[in-house]
Amino acid sequence: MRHLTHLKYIDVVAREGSIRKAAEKLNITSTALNRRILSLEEEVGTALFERLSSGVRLNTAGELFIQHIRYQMTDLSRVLSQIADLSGVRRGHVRIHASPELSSGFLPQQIAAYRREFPSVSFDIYARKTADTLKALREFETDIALIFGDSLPSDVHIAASIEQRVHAFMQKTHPLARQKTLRLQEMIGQPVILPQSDEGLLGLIEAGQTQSHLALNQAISTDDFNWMLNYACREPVIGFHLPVRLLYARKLPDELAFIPIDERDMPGGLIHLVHTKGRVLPVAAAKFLDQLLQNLNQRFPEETR
Amino acid sequence: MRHLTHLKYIDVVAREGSIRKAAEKLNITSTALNRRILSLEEEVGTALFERLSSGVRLNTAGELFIQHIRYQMTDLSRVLSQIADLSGVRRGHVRIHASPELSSGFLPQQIAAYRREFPSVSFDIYARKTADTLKALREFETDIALIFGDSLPSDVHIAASIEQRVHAFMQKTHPLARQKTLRLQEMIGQPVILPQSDEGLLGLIEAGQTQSHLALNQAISTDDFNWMLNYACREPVIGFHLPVRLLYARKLPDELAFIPIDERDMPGGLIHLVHTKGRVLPVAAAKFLDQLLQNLNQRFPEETR
DNA sequence: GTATGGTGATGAGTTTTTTGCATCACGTCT
DNA sequence: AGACGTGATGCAAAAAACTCATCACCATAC
Repeated sequence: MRHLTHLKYIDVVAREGSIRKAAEKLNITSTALNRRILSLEEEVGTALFERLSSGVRLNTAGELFIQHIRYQMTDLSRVLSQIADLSGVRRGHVRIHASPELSSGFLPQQIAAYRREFPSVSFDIYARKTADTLKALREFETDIALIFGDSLPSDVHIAASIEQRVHAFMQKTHPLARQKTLRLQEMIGQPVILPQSDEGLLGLIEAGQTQSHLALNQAISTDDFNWMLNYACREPVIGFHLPVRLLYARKLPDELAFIPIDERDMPGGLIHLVHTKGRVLPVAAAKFLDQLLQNLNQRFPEETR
Repeated sequence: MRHLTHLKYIDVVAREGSIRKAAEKLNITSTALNRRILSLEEEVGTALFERLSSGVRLNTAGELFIQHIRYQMTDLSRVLSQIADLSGVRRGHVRIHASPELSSGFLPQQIAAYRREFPSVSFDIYARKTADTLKALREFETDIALIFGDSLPSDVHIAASIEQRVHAFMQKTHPLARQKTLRLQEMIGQPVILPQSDEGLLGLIEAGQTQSHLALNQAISTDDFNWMLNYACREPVIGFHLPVRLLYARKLPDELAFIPIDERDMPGGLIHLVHTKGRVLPVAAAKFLDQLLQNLNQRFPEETR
């Protein structure tokens, strides 16, 4: 797309914060790029960038303008995707942002199923922190996002939300392993193994401790969920995880028992399936989202383990 | 705007249905324009126009694409308007589509008030039939529209709706002139004067007649509302009009009585203040809409005459 | 039938725009 | 003070866009 390329240039400059760096990335000379910017600013009638000694930075007008450009680019790709879909063959590209813990398991399985039907659709999966995911949504860099947490900004559209209760796991021989639910109180004194960077899960566990004025006895912390599972098979520690719906479709060890924690002690978390509000998704992304929603509903009744 | 100009070309070709005519309108040669279209189609990967012996016509892909282009153009003008507003002076242009009977009276008065505060904002008022107004909304050719009728397509956003009861008017000495409300039955046999092309009002009157299986005794029909008023001062006929809120802010003759028609006999009409759904209005248009809404609310309690 | 007037497509040459190189002017950090 | 980074600018070359003349095609009119 010709004229779009020109706008893409501006976008890259804004991201790089330097005309020369952007020019290098785009394989053109900085002079050409500089001229582009100058002539654009002349057309708009205002400067869009502040000139600093270290490079350039968008000013307020530039922020407004770049937002427009980004929207325009994604909207064009949506239109092209719709046009391609007219000819019967579904082509396209779907970009998904999600926290690392949300992007494994269910998602790859769904993507594989989708690609079995439409092999010409490609996917980009970005495992990012929530803040970056929200930024990506705002800057039209993603089509679909999975976000953990209950407070979402108002500029995202929630296609679906899945509630997640925190579950504890331990060896089946563990004294607490036979209960239907667990109170936080009962775990006091027991060694626990905690996740590290898992924003969502760790946040819920901390919220639970704060709420009930109890402190868990942290023995080990790791950012590798499989490691937690393996370790729990060897020592009678208590671990935590969120239900498998989106997260882990793989087999869990038979030696372990998974028990939900009582609602009174630990708040439930929500996983939101979202996209940018007020924008129409490309065909491929929209259809994939449909499939996700459908399969989520189908799987809902049974699986809460 | 440079790259936008190129897209504008496509838009004109689509409207004219002929490359040569469009080229003439744009003061370029048809060859250049033709090359533009060909190269664009190559970029998109599909033909956007059907070639007929009489010219060109958009195909399905073209329809999708032109929609995108039009949105893009209006969105850019919105952004430029926002950027201009950053500097303090409000500049801009507001386009309003409305039926002729809705565009007189209240509207000019509001525009005058707005322009007193922001003289650099210009206005275009298009008096069009409802169907054309809806088309203009869909093709992003208007910012704000006033539409009469209860069934609106789902792609417009209703900012406000004002209910309009049909009123009859007649000389104050007329036998029916003292009543609080009028039944259609009571008018049978009386000569009435009807509007002609006034879609909204005439539609309601006809709906009323159909609904109550009564036929009015039409003496005169005219498309000039003032003429109706004048004539009614001379002969004891019954005329019809809609309340003055948006329509006629001017003085009505003292010799005439205005009486609402009973709800059971004639449905109420709605005037909708709308704009295209899912698009952000330019600053000037948004602020003008604000003013309209505010003044409508202020005027609401008193004036129902 | 064929002539005429309309349409869009195409090749060659010209004009306009864009790009690249070398260089300047200005800040910042060492 | 020197080295290095930044964006801006004059001038020549390259690229893109435009114009003119012409073709092929299709309707309609005569």
